[in-house]
Amino acid sequence: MYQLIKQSGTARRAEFQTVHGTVQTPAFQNVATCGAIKGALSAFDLKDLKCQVMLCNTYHLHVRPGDGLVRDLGGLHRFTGWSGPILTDSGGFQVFSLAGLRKIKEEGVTFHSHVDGRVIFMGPEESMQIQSNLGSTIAMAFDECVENPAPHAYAKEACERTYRWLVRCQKKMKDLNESGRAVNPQQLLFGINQGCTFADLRIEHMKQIADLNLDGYAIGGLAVGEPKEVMYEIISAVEPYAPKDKIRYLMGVGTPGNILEAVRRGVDLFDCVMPSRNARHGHLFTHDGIININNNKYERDDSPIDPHCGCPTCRHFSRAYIRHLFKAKEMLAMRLCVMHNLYFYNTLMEDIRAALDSGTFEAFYRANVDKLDTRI
RNA sequence: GGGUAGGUUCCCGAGUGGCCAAAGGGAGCAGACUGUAAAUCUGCCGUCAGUGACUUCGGUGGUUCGAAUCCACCCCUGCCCA
Repeated sequence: MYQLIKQSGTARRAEFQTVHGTVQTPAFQNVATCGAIKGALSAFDLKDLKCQVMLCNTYHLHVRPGDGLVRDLGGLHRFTGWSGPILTDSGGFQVFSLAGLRKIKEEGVTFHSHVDGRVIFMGPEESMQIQSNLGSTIAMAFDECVENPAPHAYAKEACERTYRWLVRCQKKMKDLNESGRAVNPQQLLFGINQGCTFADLRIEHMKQIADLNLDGYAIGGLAVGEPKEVMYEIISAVEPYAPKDKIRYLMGVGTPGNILEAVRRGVDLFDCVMPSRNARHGHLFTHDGIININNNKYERDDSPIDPHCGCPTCRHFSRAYIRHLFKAKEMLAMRLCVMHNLYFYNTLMEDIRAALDSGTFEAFYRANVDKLDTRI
């Protein structure tokens, strides 16, 4: 259940209540595709990083270890040790990212597993069944993410198919929740808006799915090749048609600057692999901009990654030490950096919420929007 | 002392007359990364100058139109025998 607390223009400060706890929004979900944050972080670590929601992937967990196994072992919460809200992405994005290994039809998509090559069929019903077995707090609809730029005709076709799939997802999820066998019978379902960079398709699609009275509304298919200005325009175009009383989730986005822009345009929820993946490569976010800790200039730098950061890494270790750990290929390097970047993202959201609470969001926006994504 | 295998650009290591500034690693330097096929990928990596020029393959001489590659001697290292 979504409860609006305060608004600043289209930006929203709210709470989202689930069976696994309340999420303060705007919020950033921490990505644990295979049930763990890459970089050797456990659910236990997430508590120290101000994480509110963990995100796992339907396709990846279906392939390995298998959703039946997770169900038999009590569901994802018990399996991973994370007791807070978990959102499972539907596997729709893998339709996009595993291009070349798949074939799309009306019933669903045939994949070749990236692990062992075996043929996997996944459609709306299969995705819902898997997510039900995983027992996540929130299930995502099975959609088709189309690469930008795409021809209008194909975008329309994919968009219409995604709508038909969504209707099937909703029916299947209702059946599963009422079956008496679900790991989490109160599992929520979010729909996903598509339509590439075509405002007409986006708006039409959002109007359609808004009528389905889903638990939340996602905007998918952005930040997949189009300029960021185009992404912002699409968010602004579609926002008026997204239900006001439901949470809105911009999938897979993005940089700190992207997030700030999207919050300002009315988005409540985010997720992105960027903080964790980039951290593993030494690319770190700070309040002054972005640094690459591998750079020679940090060889003798005794200061923390970010002097304004309170994360465990910044409280205890220097840039010089962390650079050394990377050069020495110690896995601690990745772990410390992933911790820092996730803490940075999670506290950025906390700062955004505080600014909204105190009515100073516009000032916060202006002071940070350019600085955050700049390399220093 | 005798025999034998070698000494290649920061390191390891290919190359055995021209296609060699010299394969391939590593190190180093820089870049990319947006619902994670990513502990990944890309670029640079002798020196200058934008096609090219110049200095390199233990040392010194030599053979040759041309040598990291062939010859002579010398220096150094590993292994074996005394």
